[in-house]
Amino acid sequence: MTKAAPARNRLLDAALALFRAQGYTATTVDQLCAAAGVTKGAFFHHFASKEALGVAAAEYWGESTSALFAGAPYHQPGDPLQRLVAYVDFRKALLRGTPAQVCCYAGTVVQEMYQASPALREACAACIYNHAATLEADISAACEQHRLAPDWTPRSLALHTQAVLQGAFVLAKASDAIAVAEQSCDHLKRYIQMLFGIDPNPST
Amino acid sequence: MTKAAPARNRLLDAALALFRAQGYTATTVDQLCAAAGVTKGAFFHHFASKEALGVAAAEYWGESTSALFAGAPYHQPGDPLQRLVAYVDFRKALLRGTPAQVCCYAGTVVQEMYQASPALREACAACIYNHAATLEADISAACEQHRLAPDWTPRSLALHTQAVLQGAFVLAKASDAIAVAEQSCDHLKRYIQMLFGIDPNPST
DNA sequence: GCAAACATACCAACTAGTCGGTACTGTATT
DNA sequence: AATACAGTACCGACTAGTTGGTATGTTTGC
Repeated sequence: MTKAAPARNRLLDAALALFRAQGYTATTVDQLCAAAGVTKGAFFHHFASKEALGVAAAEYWGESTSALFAGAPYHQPGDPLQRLVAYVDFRKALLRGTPAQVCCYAGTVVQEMYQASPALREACAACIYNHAATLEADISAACEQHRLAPDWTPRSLALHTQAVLQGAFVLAKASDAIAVAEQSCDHLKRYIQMLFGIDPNPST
Repeated sequence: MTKAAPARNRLLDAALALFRAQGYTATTVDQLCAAAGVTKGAFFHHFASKEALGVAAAEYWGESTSALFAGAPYHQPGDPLQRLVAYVDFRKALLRGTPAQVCCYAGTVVQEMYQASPALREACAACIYNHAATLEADISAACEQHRLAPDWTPRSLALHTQAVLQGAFVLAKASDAIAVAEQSCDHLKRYIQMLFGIDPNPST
C-alpha cells in the first residue's frame, strides 16, 4: 500500500474522480476529504477554497493528459496525416470504462461552472484549447503534403476534433454507455481521411 | 403585459433558463421561484421536488424543440440529402446569443446529473435520442438515392450530428463565445456532403 | 526549535422540503 | 337564493439537515 502520496495529490485525484462523476457543485468538500482520506483541516491547508482545488485540478488534469498524449504511440508515423488519424484511433482506444472514467474533467466542469467561476472556466478552457493546439502542426503539415489549400483552418479542425469528443462524452453519459462515443470517433476519422482525399472504404 | 402565464409554465421556463446557465445543482429552488415570480408554496404545489421539475422541464424542452424543428424550413427541399444539409445550416443559424441561450437543456443537465438521478438522465436522453431519430429517415433516403451502402448506420450518423452539436456547446461555454460552434457546424456539413460524394468546395 | 502538515471542533449561511392556512371557483343541497 | 362543501391554486414562515469555511490545537520532518 502506497499511502505515501501526499494529501495534496490525493485531493487532486479525488477532485478528478468525483467532479467527473458527480459534477462540481454536487460534490461536497467532505466527500472530497473522505475520498482522499484527509480531514477538512488538511483540505484548507492545501487549498484556499473548493474553487481553488477545482482550478488546481484543472491544471493537474492538463499536465497529466499532456504527458499521456506526448508519450502516446500515435506520434510514430512519419506521415503527418497518419499521425492525425492515429490520434483519433488512440482517443477511441482510450474509451475503456464508464463514462465518468473516460470523460474530460475540463469539459465536465466548464459546462457547469463557466458562468459562476471565471477562474475555473479559464483553467478548463486552457486544458481543451492547449490540447487542441498540439494537433495543429500535424494538420498544417498534412495540408502542405497533400497540396491542400482548404477553406477551413488547421485550428478549426483541431477544435472540431475536441468538439466531437466532448459531445461524444455527453451522449455517452446520456445513454450511460460509451458505444455511441466510439461511433463518433469512427465518423471523425472518416471525415479527416476524406478531407485529405483518402477513401476510407476502398472496396466496392 | 401577459402575466397570464400560469405559475407552472413560468417555473418550467425558469428551469430551462437557469439550469442551462448555472447548471442543475447550483440553481436553488428559491432562485427558480424568484425567476418565475412565484412562492415556494406554489413551487411544491406544482412539483413534488426539484428533481420532478427537472424531469418536467426536460419533457417541456423536448416538446418545444420538437415543435420548433417540425415547423422549420429545412424540410422543404425534395431531396433528402438537401434536407439533411439544410438541417445543419438551420442548427448553425440558431446559434444567436450567449452559450447559455443557445445550448441544449438536455445535454447540460444530463452531463451533471446522469449518475445522481436516473429519472433526469432518462428524460434528457429521450430528448436527445428522439430528436436524433427524426433525422434517420432522411439519412436512409439519401443513402438509397445516392446508391450508398455505407459501413455506418443512419442512426450512428444521426447521433454523430448531435454529438458534434453538444460538443460545440461545451467548447462555446469554455471560450464564452459561440464562434467555435459555428465552425464545427461547417465541418459537420462538409462531412455529410463528402459522405454522399458531393465536393463541398468545387472551385480549384 | 520551528515551520509545514495535518487534525478536531465548530459556525453562520444556506438548502430542499413541510405545513397550516387563505382565496377563489364551481357544484350540489336546501 | 342562500348555504355548504370540495377542489385547486397559492402563500410564506418554519425546520432539519447540509454547506463551505474557520479557529485552534497537535504532530511531524528537518
